[in-house]
Amino acid sequence: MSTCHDFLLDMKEPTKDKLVTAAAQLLDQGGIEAVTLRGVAERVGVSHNAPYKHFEDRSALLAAVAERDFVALRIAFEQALDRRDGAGVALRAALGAFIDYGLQHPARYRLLFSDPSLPSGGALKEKAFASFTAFLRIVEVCQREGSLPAGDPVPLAGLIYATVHGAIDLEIGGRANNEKGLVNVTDTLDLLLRLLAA
Amino acid sequence: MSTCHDFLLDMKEPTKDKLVTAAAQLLDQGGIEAVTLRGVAERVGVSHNAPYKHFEDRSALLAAVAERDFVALRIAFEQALDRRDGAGVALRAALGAFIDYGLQHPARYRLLFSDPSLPSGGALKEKAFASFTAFLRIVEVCQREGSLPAGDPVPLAGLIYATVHGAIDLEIGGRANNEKGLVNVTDTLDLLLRLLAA
DNA sequence: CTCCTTTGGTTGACACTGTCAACCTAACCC
DNA sequence: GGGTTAGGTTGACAGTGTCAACCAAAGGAG
Repeated sequence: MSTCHDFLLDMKEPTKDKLVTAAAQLLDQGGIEAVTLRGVAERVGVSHNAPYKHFEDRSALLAAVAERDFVALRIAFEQALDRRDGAGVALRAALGAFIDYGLQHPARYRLLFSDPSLPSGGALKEKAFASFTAFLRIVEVCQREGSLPAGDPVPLAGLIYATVHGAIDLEIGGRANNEKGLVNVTDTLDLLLRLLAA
Repeated sequence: MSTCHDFLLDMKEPTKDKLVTAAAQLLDQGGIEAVTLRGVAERVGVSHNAPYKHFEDRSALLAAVAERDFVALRIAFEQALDRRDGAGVALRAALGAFIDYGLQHPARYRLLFSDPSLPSGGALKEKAFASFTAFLRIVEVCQREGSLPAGDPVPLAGLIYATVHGAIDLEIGGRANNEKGLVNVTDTLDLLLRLLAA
């Protein structure tokens, strides 16, 4: 994670980056509906139309936020693997970071994975691809290490990724609950990994 | 029953229901951004403020759409189980219906599961709860039948539900892809069920 | 040095949106 | 009959994304 002050914006940062940062802050504090182009501009201290000098429209600004976070996600995955305490540990660390990010920044998380206004192609897709690929590599190393079953790594990585994403999304929205409370992300992941270890 | 056997009156749907239907149609054809209160009103043929006589605000109208679909989802789950070709078949039928619904109506699907503007409690939560409970019952019958491993059914149902939801959501958004294309919902589900059968 | 294009900013306007307030009208109950 | 109410209307308002026009400073080309 880069240095990210809560309300102070670095004076030397270019306006374009400040806009992205301000949008991310508004997203965190008020959800996607709170991210208004005029609000972002005001927070940065420029006129209401300045963002159009850097982004084609509102979607493009949001896409820039998502791109930044996808890059951060990829780096988190790569760093988890680089620590090399064993791939099994790396896998759990990577997924833990993923879950923490989702639960602590639900609006940003949903921007990345579930926002229909974002383009499904282009630079954003590339960065989403790179992030998933970094995760795929962890799975491959786990397979070589024997902590995950052998076979085509792609559907296996897809299964783990989909499960964790689905569990995070359900927990954020509170959409899968029973009498005893919410379906829990951590429990769900533990169950899956136990199945895969057997 | 309020109005008795007047099928002429039954033919004309009340405005409230027409508003919900119109909103669902706009959602299907133009996504969540196309669902404007004024557009819905115009489609139904009433003035731009008529919806406020039936719904507190835009969110409440969208919530009504989501509630209707959650009920339909629960009924689909219950019907899958009622057919009694064996619980294993019922499970696959239920999940197949779930997947078809998600892929054929992505905007509505995301309204149910991933829309931050909807209230996370109230009548909508109840209906989401009922839908998940209906799915849980299928899992329980599968366990009794031996087509799913024994144990607490709740985390097991949560795992399957989260996986399928996550895979649908990733496929809708195109957010988990590799060189060889998208991560596929059906493949992901098959892999999980194979793991659970072993 | 001058010119002139680019870059990043400004103000003002516009249509569209959700929402509020006020008004109307027909149906229903006492 | 008269009052209440459900359901509909029109009109207004603030906020939003976006477009057009203007403006200033930087910087390379001649």
